[in-house]
Amino acid sequence: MGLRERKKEKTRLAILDAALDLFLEQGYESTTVEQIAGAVEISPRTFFRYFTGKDHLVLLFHDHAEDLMLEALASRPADEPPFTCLMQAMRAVLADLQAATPEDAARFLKLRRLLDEHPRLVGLSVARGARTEQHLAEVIAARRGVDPAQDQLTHLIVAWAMSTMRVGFECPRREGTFEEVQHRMAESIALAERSLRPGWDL
Amino acid sequence: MGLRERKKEKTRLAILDAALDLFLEQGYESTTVEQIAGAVEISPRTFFRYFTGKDHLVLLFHDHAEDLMLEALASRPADEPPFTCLMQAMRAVLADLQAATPEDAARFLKLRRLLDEHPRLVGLSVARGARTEQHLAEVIAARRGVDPAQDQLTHLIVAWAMSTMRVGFECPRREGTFEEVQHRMAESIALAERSLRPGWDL
DNA sequence: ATGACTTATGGCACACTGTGACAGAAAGGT
DNA sequence: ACCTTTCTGTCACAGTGTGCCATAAGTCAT
Repeated sequence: MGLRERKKEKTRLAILDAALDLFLEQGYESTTVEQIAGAVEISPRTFFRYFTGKDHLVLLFHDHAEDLMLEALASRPADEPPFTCLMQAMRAVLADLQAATPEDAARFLKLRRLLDEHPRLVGLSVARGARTEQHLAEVIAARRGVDPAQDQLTHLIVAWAMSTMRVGFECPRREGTFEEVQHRMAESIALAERSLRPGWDL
Repeated sequence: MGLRERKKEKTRLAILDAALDLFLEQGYESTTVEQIAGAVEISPRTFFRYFTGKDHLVLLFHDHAEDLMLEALASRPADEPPFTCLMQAMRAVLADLQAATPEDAARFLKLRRLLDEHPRLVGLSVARGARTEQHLAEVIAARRGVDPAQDQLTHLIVAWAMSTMRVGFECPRREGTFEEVQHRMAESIALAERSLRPGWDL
Protein backbone atom coordinates (compact mmCIF):
# COMPACT_ATOMS: atom_id res chain seq x y z
CA MET A 1 0.00 0.00 0.00
CA GLY A 2 1.53 3.27 -1.15
CA LEU A 3 2.01 6.48 0.76
CA ARG A 4 -0.83 8.01 -1.20
CA GLU A 5 -3.49 5.59 0.00
CA ARG A 6 -2.24 5.63 3.57
CA LYS A 7 -2.41 9.40 3.61
CA LYS A 8 -5.91 9.35 2.14
CA GLU A 9 -7.09 6.93 4.76
CA LYS A 10 -5.55 9.10 7.46
CA THR A 11 -7.31 12.23 6.20
CA ARG A 12 -10.52 10.26 5.88
CA LEU A 13 -10.46 9.28 9.53
CA ALA A 14 -9.28 12.71 10.62
CA ILE A 15 -12.28 14.27 8.91
CA LEU A 16 -14.62 11.73 10.45
CA ASP A 17 -13.30 12.21 13.97
CA ALA A 18 -13.24 15.99 13.74
CA ALA A 19 -16.78 15.98 12.40
CA LEU A 20 -18.18 13.64 15.04
CA ASP A 21 -16.66 15.74 17.81
CA LEU A 22 -17.94 18.97 16.33
CA PHE A 23 -21.39 17.49 15.85
CA LEU A 24 -21.53 16.38 19.46
CA GLU A 25 -20.17 19.68 20.73
CA GLN A 26 -22.31 22.15 18.86
CA GLY A 27 -24.98 20.12 17.13
CA TYR A 28 -25.24 18.61 13.68
CA GLU A 29 -27.00 21.36 11.77
CA SER A 30 -25.01 24.16 13.31
CA THR A 31 -21.74 22.58 12.29
CA THR A 32 -20.69 23.68 8.82
CA VAL A 33 -18.52 21.89 6.32
CA GLU A 34 -16.19 24.84 6.48
CA GLN A 35 -15.65 24.24 10.20
CA ILE A 36 -14.97 20.54 9.69
CA ALA A 37 -12.57 21.28 6.87
CA GLY A 38 -10.89 23.93 8.98
CA ALA A 39 -10.41 21.50 11.87
CA VAL A 40 -8.41 19.12 9.69
CA GLU A 41 -6.71 21.81 7.62
CA ILE A 42 -8.19 21.00 4.27
CA SER A 43 -10.27 23.08 1.90
CA PRO A 44 -14.05 22.64 1.96
CA ARG A 45 -13.80 21.50 -1.63
CA THR A 46 -11.59 18.62 -0.62
CA PHE A 47 -14.08 17.57 2.04
CA PHE A 48 -16.58 16.86 -0.72
CA ARG A 49 -14.02 14.68 -2.46
CA TYR A 50 -13.85 12.42 0.57
CA PHE A 51 -17.52 12.45 1.48
CA THR A 52 -20.61 13.23 -0.56
CA GLY A 53 -21.83 15.58 2.16
CA LYS A 54 -22.35 15.92 5.89
CA ASP A 55 -24.92 13.14 5.77
CA HIS A 56 -22.38 10.70 4.47
CA LEU A 57 -20.37 10.95 7.68
CA VAL A 58 -23.31 9.68 9.66
CA LEU A 59 -23.99 6.86 7.22
CA LEU A 60 -20.49 5.40 7.05
CA PHE A 61 -21.43 2.76 9.57
CA HIS A 62 -24.49 1.82 7.56
CA ASP A 63 -22.40 1.42 4.43
CA HIS A 64 -20.07 -0.88 6.29
CA ALA A 65 -22.88 -2.82 7.93
CA GLU A 66 -24.57 -3.37 4.59
CA ASP A 67 -21.40 -4.83 3.13
CA LEU A 68 -21.02 -7.12 6.09
CA MET A 69 -24.59 -8.32 5.88
CA LEU A 70 -24.47 -9.06 2.18
CA GLU A 71 -21.23 -10.91 2.73
CA ALA A 72 -22.61 -12.88 5.66
CA LEU A 73 -25.75 -13.68 3.72
CA ALA A 74 -23.74 -15.11 0.85
CA SER A 75 -21.97 -17.50 3.19
CA ARG A 76 -25.09 -18.97 4.79
CA PRO A 77 -26.31 -22.40 3.70
CA ALA A 78 -28.88 -22.23 0.93
CA ASP A 79 -31.51 -24.12 2.88
CA GLU A 80 -31.44 -21.90 5.94
CA PRO A 81 -34.76 -20.10 6.40
CA PRO A 82 -34.58 -16.48 5.17
CA PHE A 83 -35.35 -14.78 8.47
CA THR A 84 -32.88 -16.93 10.40
CA CYS A 85 -30.37 -16.07 7.73
CA LEU A 86 -30.94 -12.37 8.15
CA MET A 87 -30.62 -12.61 11.91
CA GLN A 88 -27.26 -14.31 11.37
CA ALA A 89 -26.22 -11.50 9.07
CA MET A 90 -27.10 -9.13 11.84
CA ARG A 91 -24.99 -11.06 14.28
CA ALA A 92 -22.11 -10.74 11.84
CA VAL A 93 -22.40 -6.97 12.17
CA LEU A 94 -22.29 -7.30 15.94
CA ALA A 95 -19.29 -9.60 15.79
CA ASP A 96 -17.49 -7.11 13.57
CA LEU A 97 -18.25 -4.42 16.09
CA GLN A 98 -16.74 -6.45 18.90
CA ALA A 99 -13.61 -7.12 16.90
CA ALA A 100 -13.23 -3.44 16.04
CA THR A 101 -10.30 -1.28 17.14
CA PRO A 102 -10.84 0.97 20.16
CA GLU A 103 -10.92 3.93 17.77
CA ASP A 104 -13.73 2.42 15.74
CA ALA A 105 -15.53 1.48 18.91
CA ALA A 106 -15.35 5.07 20.12
CA ARG A 107 -16.68 6.26 16.75
CA PHE A 108 -19.59 3.88 16.98
CA LEU A 109 -20.54 5.07 20.44
CA LYS A 110 -20.26 8.68 19.37
CA LEU A 111 -22.48 8.00 16.39
CA ARG A 112 -24.99 6.40 18.67
CA ARG A 113 -25.05 9.41 20.97
CA LEU A 114 -25.39 11.64 17.95
CA LEU A 115 -28.44 9.76 16.70
CA ASP A 116 -29.93 10.03 20.16
CA GLU A 117 -29.74 13.77 20.15
CA HIS A 118 -30.80 14.40 16.58
CA PRO A 119 -34.08 12.93 15.38
CA ARG A 120 -33.34 14.14 11.87
CA LEU A 121 -30.33 11.87 11.76
CA VAL A 122 -32.49 8.93 12.77
CA GLY A 123 -34.54 9.75 9.68
CA LEU A 124 -31.40 9.69 7.57
CA SER A 125 -30.44 6.43 9.14
CA VAL A 126 -33.71 4.67 8.37
CA ALA A 127 -33.71 6.11 4.86
CA ARG A 128 -30.32 4.52 4.35
CA GLY A 129 -31.75 1.36 5.84
CA ALA A 130 -34.42 1.34 3.16
CA ARG A 131 -31.71 1.10 0.53
CA THR A 132 -30.10 -1.79 2.35
CA GLU A 133 -33.51 -3.38 2.55
CA GLN A 134 -33.79 -3.29 -1.24
CA HIS A 135 -30.45 -5.00 -1.67
CA LEU A 136 -31.26 -7.64 0.91
CA ALA A 137 -34.65 -8.22 -0.71
CA GLU A 138 -32.95 -9.06 -3.99
CA VAL A 139 -30.69 -11.60 -2.31
CA ILE A 140 -33.51 -13.15 -0.33
CA ALA A 141 -35.75 -13.29 -3.39
CA ALA A 142 -33.03 -15.16 -5.25
CA ARG A 143 -32.67 -17.57 -2.34
CA ARG A 144 -36.39 -18.21 -2.28
CA GLY A 145 -36.52 -18.47 -6.05
CA VAL A 146 -39.08 -15.72 -6.51
CA ASP A 147 -39.26 -12.43 -8.38
CA PRO A 148 -38.59 -9.56 -5.97
CA ALA A 149 -40.94 -7.33 -7.95
CA GLN A 150 -43.83 -9.72 -7.39
CA ASP A 151 -43.38 -11.40 -4.05
CA GLN A 152 -44.68 -9.51 -1.05
CA LEU A 153 -43.57 -12.09 1.48
CA THR A 154 -39.94 -11.53 0.55
CA HIS A 155 -40.28 -7.84 1.27
CA LEU A 156 -42.12 -8.53 4.50
CA ILE A 157 -39.37 -10.88 5.68
CA VAL A 158 -36.64 -8.36 4.97
CA ALA A 159 -38.59 -5.41 6.34
CA TRP A 160 -39.36 -7.22 9.58
CA ALA A 161 -35.77 -8.33 9.89
CA MET A 162 -34.52 -4.79 9.47
CA SER A 163 -37.10 -3.56 11.97
CA THR A 164 -35.93 -6.14 14.46
CA MET A 165 -32.37 -4.90 14.07
CA ARG A 166 -33.36 -1.30 14.34
CA VAL A 167 -35.31 -1.92 17.53
CA GLY A 168 -32.32 -3.80 18.90
CA PHE A 169 -29.94 -0.98 18.07
CA GLU A 170 -32.09 1.97 18.98
CA CYS A 171 -34.08 1.03 21.98
CA PRO A 172 -33.44 2.18 24.61
CA ARG A 173 -31.61 5.38 23.88
CA ARG A 174 -29.41 5.60 26.94
CA GLU A 175 -25.65 5.30 27.07
CA GLY A 176 -24.54 1.81 26.32
CA THR A 177 -21.51 -0.36 26.14
CA PHE A 178 -21.13 -2.98 23.45
CA GLU A 179 -22.26 -5.53 25.95
CA GLU A 180 -25.48 -3.68 26.41
CA VAL A 181 -26.01 -3.24 22.68
CA GLN A 182 -25.38 -6.90 22.17
CA HIS A 183 -27.72 -7.82 24.96
CA ARG A 184 -30.48 -5.60 23.56
CA MET A 185 -29.97 -7.07 20.16
CA ALA A 186 -30.21 -10.62 21.46
CA GLU A 187 -33.34 -9.65 23.33
CA SER A 188 -34.82 -8.19 20.18
CA ILE A 189 -34.07 -11.33 18.17
CA ALA A 190 -35.51 -13.52 20.86
CA LEU A 191 -38.63 -11.39 20.95
CA ALA A 192 -38.99 -11.67 17.17
CA GLU A 193 -38.52 -15.41 17.08
CA ARG A 194 -40.99 -15.87 19.89
CA SER A 195 -43.54 -13.84 17.98
CA LEU A 196 -43.34 -15.57 14.64
CA ARG A 197 -44.99 -18.77 13.58
CA PRO A 198 -42.35 -21.40 12.78
CA GLY A 199 -41.89 -21.77 9.04
CA TRP A 200 -43.64 -18.49 8.23
CA ASP A 201 -40.75 -17.36 6.06
CA LEU A 202 -40.46 -20.35 3.75
CA MET B 1 -64.60 30.51 6.55
CA GLY B 2 -63.24 33.83 5.34
CA LEU B 3 -61.94 34.75 1.93
CA ARG B 4 -58.44 34.72 3.30
CA GLU B 5 -58.41 31.10 4.31
CA ARG B 6 -60.16 29.95 1.15
CA LYS B 7 -57.58 31.77 -0.92
CA LYS B 8 -54.75 30.26 1.09
CA GLU B 9 -56.13 26.79 0.60
CA LYS B 10 -56.47 27.44 -3.12
CA THR B 11 -52.84 28.56 -3.44
CA ARG B 12 -51.75 25.64 -1.33
CA LEU B 13 -53.35 23.17 -3.71
CA ALA B 14 -52.21 25.11 -6.76
CA ILE B 15 -48.62 24.87 -5.56
CA LEU B 16 -49.00 21.18 -4.83
CA ASP B 17 -50.50 20.39 -8.23
CA ALA B 18 -48.00 22.48 -10.14
CA ALA B 19 -45.14 20.88 -8.24
CA LEU B 20 -46.32 17.30 -8.74
CA ASP B 21 -46.72 17.88 -12.46
CA LEU B 22 -43.31 19.49 -12.77
CA PHE B 23 -41.69 16.71 -10.75
CA LEU B 24 -43.22 14.06 -13.00
CA GLU B 25 -42.32 15.96 -16.15
CA GLN B 26 -38.71 16.85 -15.51
CA GLY B 27 -37.73 14.98 -12.38
CA TYR B 28 -37.68 15.94 -8.72
CA GLU B 29 -34.14 17.23 -8.31
CA SER B 30 -34.11 19.14 -11.56
CA THR B 31 -37.24 21.06 -10.63
CA THR B 32 -36.42 24.22 -8.73
CA VAL B 33 -38.53 26.09 -6.23
CA GLU B 34 -38.28 29.05 -8.55
CA GLN B 35 -39.99 27.07 -11.31
CA ILE B 36 -42.77 25.89 -9.02
CA ALA B 37 -43.32 29.40 -7.72
CA GLY B 38 -43.29 30.73 -11.27
CA ALA B 39 -45.94 28.22 -12.35
CA VAL B 40 -48.39 29.51 -9.74
CA GLU B 41 -47.33 33.16 -9.95
CA ILE B 42 -45.98 33.57 -6.49
CA SER B 43 -42.54 34.57 -5.28
CA PRO B 44 -40.15 31.82 -4.21
CA ARG B 45 -40.20 33.42 -0.79
CA THR B 46 -43.92 32.80 -0.48
CA PHE B 47 -43.49 29.16 -1.44
CA PHE B 48 -41.49 28.66 1.73
CA ARG B 49 -44.32 30.14 3.75
CA TYR B 50 -46.69 27.44 2.51
CA PHE B 51 -44.25 24.54 2.62
CA THR B 52 -41.06 24.04 4.55
CA GLY B 53 -39.30 22.93 1.37
CA LYS B 54 -39.62 20.73 -1.70
CA ASP B 55 -39.61 17.67 0.54
CA HIS B 56 -42.69 18.80 2.34
CA LEU B 57 -44.74 18.51 -0.84
CA VAL B 58 -43.97 14.84 -1.04
CA LEU B 59 -44.75 14.27 2.62
CA LEU B 60 -48.16 15.93 2.75
CA PHE B 61 -49.85 12.59 2.40
CA HIS B 62 -47.80 11.17 5.26
CA ASP B 63 -48.81 14.06 7.49
CA HIS B 64 -52.44 13.40 6.70
CA ALA B 65 -52.11 9.65 7.13
CA GLU B 66 -50.46 10.07 10.51
CA ASP B 67 -53.32 12.21 11.72
CA LEU B 68 -55.83 9.65 10.51
CA MET B 69 -54.02 6.79 12.19
CA LEU B 70 -53.71 8.50 15.54
CA GLU B 71 -57.37 9.39 15.34
CA ALA B 72 -58.39 5.87 14.38
CA LEU B 73 -56.22 4.44 17.13
CA ALA B 74 -57.91 6.60 19.74
CA SER B 75 -61.31 5.26 18.76
CA ARG B 76 -60.44 1.58 19.00
CA PRO B 77 -61.58 -0.41 22.03
CA ALA B 78 -58.97 -0.52 24.79
CA ASP B 79 -58.83 -4.29 24.86
CA GLU B 80 -58.13 -4.77 21.17
CA PRO B 81 -54.69 -6.29 20.61
CA PRO B 82 -52.14 -3.62 19.57
CA PHE B 83 -51.25 -5.06 16.18
CA THR B 84 -54.89 -5.58 15.21
CA CYS B 85 -55.48 -2.04 16.29
CA LEU B 86 -52.72 -0.74 14.07
CA MET B 87 -54.01 -2.69 11.11
CA GLN B 88 -57.39 -1.05 11.68
CA ALA B 89 -55.72 2.33 11.76
CA MET B 90 -54.19 1.47 8.44
CA ARG B 91 -57.57 0.53 7.03
CA ALA B 92 -58.81 3.93 8.13
CA VAL B 93 -56.20 5.50 5.87
CA LEU B 94 -57.38 3.34 3.00
CA ALA B 95 -61.00 4.23 3.67
CA ASP B 96 -60.14 7.91 3.65
CA LEU B 97 -58.41 7.42 0.35
CA GLN B 98 -61.50 5.84 -1.15
CA ALA B 99 -63.69 8.64 0.10
CA ALA B 100 -61.35 11.27 -1.32
CA THR B 101 -62.25 13.71 -4.07
CA PRO B 102 -61.12 12.86 -7.61
CA GLU B 103 -58.54 15.63 -7.28
CA ASP B 104 -57.04 14.12 -4.17
CA ALA B 105 -57.15 10.70 -5.77
CA ALA B 106 -55.20 12.02 -8.75
CA ARG B 107 -52.67 13.58 -6.40
CA PHE B 108 -52.21 10.31 -4.59
CA LEU B 109 -51.58 8.40 -7.78
CA LYS B 110 -49.15 11.03 -8.98
CA LEU B 111 -47.29 10.84 -5.70
CA ARG B 112 -47.10 7.10 -6.04
CA ARG B 113 -45.65 7.35 -9.53
CA LEU B 114 -43.19 9.93 -8.27
CA LEU B 115 -41.95 7.65 -5.50
CA ASP B 116 -41.55 4.91 -8.08
CA GLU B 117 -39.22 6.96 -10.18
CA HIS B 118 -37.18 8.53 -7.41
CA PRO B 119 -35.53 6.28 -4.85
CA ARG B 120 -34.39 9.31 -2.89
CA LEU B 121 -38.02 10.19 -2.26
CA VAL B 122 -38.67 6.70 -0.95
CA GLY B 123 -35.95 7.44 1.56
CA LEU B 124 -37.70 10.65 2.55
CA SER B 125 -40.92 8.77 2.87
CA VAL B 126 -39.43 6.11 5.11
CA ALA B 127 -37.75 8.77 7.24
CA ARG B 128 -41.11 10.45 7.72
CA GLY B 129 -42.53 7.06 8.59
CA ALA B 130 -40.00 6.75 11.40
CA ARG B 131 -41.46 9.86 12.99
CA THR B 132 -44.95 8.43 12.74
CA GLU B 133 -43.62 5.26 14.27
CA GLN B 134 -42.45 7.19 17.31
CA HIS B 135 -45.85 8.74 17.81
CA LEU B 136 -47.64 5.45 17.37
CA ALA B 137 -45.23 3.79 19.79
CA GLU B 138 -46.21 6.27 22.47
CA VAL B 139 -49.89 5.55 21.99
CA ILE B 140 -49.39 1.80 21.92
CA ALA B 141 -47.16 1.91 24.98
CA ALA B 142 -49.89 3.77 26.85
CA ARG B 143 -52.43 1.18 25.74
CA ARG B 144 -50.21 -1.64 26.92
CA GLY B 145 -49.42 0.17 30.13
CA VAL B 146 -45.66 0.16 29.60
CA ASP B 147 -42.91 2.75 29.35
CA PRO B 148 -42.06 3.36 25.68
CA ALA B 149 -38.45 4.03 26.64
CA GLN B 150 -38.11 0.59 28.16
CA ASP B 151 -40.34 -1.79 26.28
CA GLN B 152 -38.88 -3.33 23.16
CA LEU B 153 -41.97 -5.30 22.27
CA THR B 154 -43.96 -2.10 21.85
CA HIS B 155 -41.44 -0.83 19.35
CA LEU B 156 -41.37 -4.15 17.56
CA ILE B 157 -45.15 -4.19 17.24
CA VAL B 158 -45.26 -0.70 15.78
CA ALA B 159 -42.25 -1.23 13.54
CA TRP B 160 -43.66 -4.42 12.11
CA ALA B 161 -47.04 -2.80 11.61
CA MET B 162 -45.47 0.09 9.71
CA SER B 163 -43.43 -2.35 7.65
CA THR B 164 -46.56 -4.27 6.79
CA MET B 165 -48.19 -1.05 5.59
CA ARG B 166 -45.17 -0.01 3.63
CA VAL B 167 -44.96 -3.35 1.87
CA GLY B 168 -48.65 -3.10 1.08
CA PHE B 169 -48.30 0.37 -0.34
CA GLU B 170 -45.05 0.01 -2.18
CA CYS B 171 -44.93 -3.42 -3.60
CA PRO B 172 -45.25 -3.84 -6.49
CA ARG B 173 -44.32 -0.53 -7.98
CA ARG B 174 -46.42 -0.66 -11.13
CA GLU B 175 -49.34 1.61 -11.99
CA GLY B 176 -52.29 0.88 -9.79
CA THR B 177 -55.83 1.88 -9.15
CA PHE B 178 -57.17 2.24 -5.65
CA GLU B 179 -58.66 -1.20 -5.99
CA GLU B 180 -55.23 -2.60 -6.63
CA VAL B 181 -53.68 -0.68 -3.74
CA GLN B 182 -56.43 -1.90 -1.48
CA HIS B 183 -56.02 -5.44 -2.69
CA ARG B 184 -52.26 -5.33 -2.12
CA MET B 185 -52.77 -3.92 1.30
CA ALA B 186 -55.28 -6.61 2.24
CA GLU B 187 -52.85 -9.21 0.96
CA SER B 188 -50.07 -7.71 3.05
CA ILE B 189 -52.19 -7.73 6.19
CA ALA B 190 -53.28 -11.30 5.57
CA LEU B 191 -49.65 -12.29 5.08
CA ALA B 192 -48.69 -10.62 8.34
CA GLU B 193 -51.46 -12.19 10.36
CA ARG B 194 -50.69 -15.59 8.94
CA SER B 195 -47.06 -15.18 9.97
CA LEU B 196 -47.56 -14.14 13.55
CA ARG B 197 -48.26 -16.28 16.55
CA PRO B 198 -51.70 -15.45 17.99
CA GLY B 199 -51.36 -13.30 21.08
CA TRP B 200 -47.76 -12.33 20.35
CA ASP B 201 -48.55 -8.65 20.81
CA LEU B 202 -50.18 -8.75 24.21
C1' DA C 1 -67.55 53.59 2.56
C1' DT C 2 -63.58 55.15 5.61
C1' DG C 3 -60.30 54.20 8.63
C1' DA C 4 -57.66 51.20 11.68
C1' DC C 5 -56.24 46.52 12.41
C1' DT C 6 -54.25 42.21 11.20
C1' DT C 7 -52.09 39.15 8.12
C1' DA C 8 -50.05 37.75 3.67
C1' DT C 9 -46.79 38.83 0.22
C1' DG C 10 -42.58 40.30 -2.29
C1' DG C 11 -37.91 41.80 -2.40
C1' DC C 12 -33.53 41.89 -0.49
C1' DA C 13 -29.51 40.15 1.75
C1' DC C 14 -27.49 36.38 3.63
C1' DA C 15 -25.44 31.69 5.08
C1' DC C 16 -24.92 27.13 3.67
C1' DT C 17 -24.59 22.88 0.61
C1' DG C 18 -22.85 20.85 -3.30
C1' DT C 19 -20.62 20.75 -8.21
C1' DG C 20 -17.89 21.90 -12.42
C1' DA C 21 -13.54 23.66 -14.30
C1' DC C 22 -8.90 24.63 -14.13
C1' DA C 23 -4.16 25.36 -12.36
C1' DG C 24 -0.65 23.92 -9.39
C1' DA C 25 1.31 20.55 -5.88
C1' DA C 26 2.41 15.88 -4.49
C1' DA C 27 3.32 11.08 -5.29
C1' DG C 28 4.24 7.32 -8.59
C1' DG C 29 7.21 4.96 -11.82
C1' DT C 30 11.33 5.14 -15.17
C1' DA D 1 16.37 13.76 -13.19
C1' DC D 2 11.94 13.03 -15.94
C1' DC D 3 7.06 12.47 -17.20
C1' DT D 4 2.62 10.71 -15.70
C1' DT D 5 -1.03 10.22 -12.64
C1' DT D 6 -3.61 11.70 -8.96
C1' DC D 7 -4.77 14.85 -5.34
C1' DT D 8 -5.58 19.54 -3.79
C1' DG D 9 -7.04 24.43 -3.56
C1' DT D 10 -9.28 28.38 -5.76
C1' DC D 11 -12.91 30.37 -8.12
C1' DA D 12 -17.42 30.62 -9.98
C1' DC D 13 -21.89 29.08 -9.82
C1' DA D 14 -26.72 27.13 -8.99
C1' DG D 15 -29.84 25.94 -5.57
C1' DT D 16 -32.12 25.73 -0.77
C1' DG D 17 -33.78 27.91 3.08
C1' DT D 18 -34.23 32.02 6.54
C1' DG D 19 -34.46 36.74 8.70
C1' DC D 20 -35.95 41.37 7.91
C1' DC D 21 -38.71 45.06 6.44
C1' DA D 22 -41.82 47.65 3.53
C1' DT D 23 -46.08 47.17 1.23
C1' DA D 24 -50.31 45.17 -0.37
C1' DA D 25 -54.46 42.70 0.66
C1' DG D 26 -58.11 41.07 3.84
C1' DT D 27 -60.86 41.92 7.85
C1' DC D 28 -63.70 44.40 11.02
C1' DA D 29 -65.21 48.22 13.44
C1' DT D 30 -68.07 52.61 13.12
